[in-house]
Amino acid sequence: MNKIEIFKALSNETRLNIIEWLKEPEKNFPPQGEHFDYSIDLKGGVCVGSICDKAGISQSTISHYLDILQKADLLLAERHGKWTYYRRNEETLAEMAEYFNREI
Amino acid sequence: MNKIEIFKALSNETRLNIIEWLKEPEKNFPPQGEHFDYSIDLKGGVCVGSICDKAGISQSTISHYLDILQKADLLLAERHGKWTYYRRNEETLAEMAEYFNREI
DNA sequence: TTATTATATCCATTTATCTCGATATGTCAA
DNA sequence: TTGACATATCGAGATAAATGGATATAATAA
Repeated sequence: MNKIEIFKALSNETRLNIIEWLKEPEKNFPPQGEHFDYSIDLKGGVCVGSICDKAGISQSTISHYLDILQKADLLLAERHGKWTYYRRNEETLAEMAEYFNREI
Repeated sequence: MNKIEIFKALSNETRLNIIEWLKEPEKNFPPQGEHFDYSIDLKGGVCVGSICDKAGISQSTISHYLDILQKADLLLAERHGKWTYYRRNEETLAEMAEYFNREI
């Protein structure tokens, strides 16, 4: 767990929003994966387009932000067809909360 | 509590170290305030010079870092004579831990 | 195969951060 | 009042981050 990288990733309003939004994806985003006729467990993941719409920021910037969050291990990505679904990496987030409680 | 400003302030190895070091000042720094013949409660505060020595970074940079941490409400400063003593602002740190536990 | 859609990557410009040496300011001691 | 010391501020060059448009890649649909 790279704390500096994590703090940097969270040092941006939009990126922090993304993390918070993804805590309750069904509340903050439209239903996902309705294109598929077969059933897939998206595990709460949300596609890039939905995040762009919500954030109101260009697609290239959002894609870059998601990459930053993923590299910091704050998000997990899973591709299904044309879509990439991003969801929170609860493991790192829990470690981070614990670090805050313990060391900070 | 400005979360973005706080995350930015913590996004630097040395600044994060300072926050951690100041959790146990007597363990991480030499005794403070021995110059004074009268008694002052420094509340665990440490002077800039001691922090410079510990961090091995230039005085101007440390002073700037302390300013960044203070502006983010992570540190409190108190001047006594020639010296400025910095200590943690436990209130903000506790709020931040709570935010992490609740929202993140 | 081709057209279309979703996402990722590239490139460039602007803005912010890092870090230092030099200097200013504030405080005390002689 | 001067000198010495602790800290703060200034100015600058180097590096990194922010952001978007254009384009590439990947996957599907026609």
